[in-house]
Amino acid sequence: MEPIPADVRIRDQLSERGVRDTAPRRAVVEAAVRRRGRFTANDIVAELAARGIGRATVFRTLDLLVDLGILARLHSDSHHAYTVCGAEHHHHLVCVGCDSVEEIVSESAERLVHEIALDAGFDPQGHLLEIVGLCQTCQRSGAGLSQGAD
Amino acid sequence: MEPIPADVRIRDQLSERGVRDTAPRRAVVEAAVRRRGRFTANDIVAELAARGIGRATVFRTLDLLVDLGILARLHSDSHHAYTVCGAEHHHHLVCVGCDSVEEIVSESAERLVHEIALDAGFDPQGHLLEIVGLCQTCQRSGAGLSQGAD
DNA sequence: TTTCATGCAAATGATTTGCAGTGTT
DNA sequence: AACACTGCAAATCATTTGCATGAAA
Repeated sequence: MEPIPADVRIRDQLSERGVRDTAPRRAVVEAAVRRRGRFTANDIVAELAARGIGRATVFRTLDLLVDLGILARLHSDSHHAYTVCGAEHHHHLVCVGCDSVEEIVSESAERLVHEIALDAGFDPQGHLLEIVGLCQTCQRSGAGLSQGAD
Repeated sequence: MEPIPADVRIRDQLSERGVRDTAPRRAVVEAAVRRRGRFTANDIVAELAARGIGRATVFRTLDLLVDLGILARLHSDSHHAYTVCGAEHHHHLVCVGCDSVEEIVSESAERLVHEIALDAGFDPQGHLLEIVGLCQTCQRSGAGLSQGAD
């Protein structure tokens, strides 16, 4: 159902929004897509600096992608990280072993969040759920802590 | 069930852990407890600078309190904020109108998180749930956006 | 051509660290 | 007295901004 490569799909989304198609932006998108799990702005900066792409451009593009819902910012760690997202609202399972991030869509989570909020008289506008732990692979390999990403 | 003032309770927790009881630390704890909702390290730094307490001490103490589980770090904003915690694992309702933070303990949330994780073959070690929206008071006063904290 | 995006470098803001002096135990 | 804790100022680290140049529409 998704034979379209992620970076092409994203380029479409960008042009739909009237965002200019430039080489540096394409580079950032490709670098982001290439990384399977979480990554930091700095990871991308470091990678693209060699190709003459500046810090500011990376940060600006990352912000743009988050605004467009193409990337999500992850918060559970001390510093920001990003991950590529699908279209629906969803949550993240972040593996502490290999830094991979799995997206999950859970209708019951949405329902529960609303229920909890309403119980407290709260008008819920948004929410954030991140689960950190070990993915199946890392459980098997007995990775207690992060060692090598990817 | 809780006639003991929070700052005294915290002082006990500190001494149990063999942490020295010093005036600056007490000042940080008191300042943190006095603030009902979320606050940033800088808020405390600014408040205590007048009394000659240094940035570094504030940051070090805040870290310490987080380590001891006395404060929680909130992540959903771009920068870190803190809030005083009870003992149990819980989640936060963060009001975008007045910056207040309400703690909620939800057994069903815990269950659901585990269920979601296990479904995905994940071994869940921790999780983060923050709901942002409008608290009851701000709903009434029609505060669409933040204006005055406290 | 007009406008938007880029790279650079400097500015900002938050947090951390080194160190010598100070207070707690 | 020993050693942890503190304040200060400088160091770091991440992110942002101003601005002149370059590329996309």
